[in-house]
Amino acid sequence: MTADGRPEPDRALYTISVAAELAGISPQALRLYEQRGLLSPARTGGGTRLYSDNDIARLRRISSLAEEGVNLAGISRILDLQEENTRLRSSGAEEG
DNA sequence: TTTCTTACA
DNA sequence: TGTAAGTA
Repeated sequence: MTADGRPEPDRALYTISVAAELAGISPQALRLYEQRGLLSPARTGGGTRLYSDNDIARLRRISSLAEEGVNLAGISRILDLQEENTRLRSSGAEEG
């Protein structure tokens, strides 16, 4: 059951308000994160942001890094590097 | 300067 | 949703 009352899609999607609740951040802060390139949530036809469970996990990471004193630019870098790291290990380190 | 909150359209 | 003003 989703916040909107829907049954349960293949993968849960949350509005900016729900995503902010789960991540413990303010909706406005979430929009700031997107402007800085920290995430790229999906959007409905009207333009409403839809955060997936994967985005929520990333948001928790962002807030965690911010707590450590890392600025948004640094967080974006760390997240990007961590993804590349996982990508290389999964696809083989020969490419690059 | 950068981040986050509050307020308006 | 997007932008502006104010704060620490």
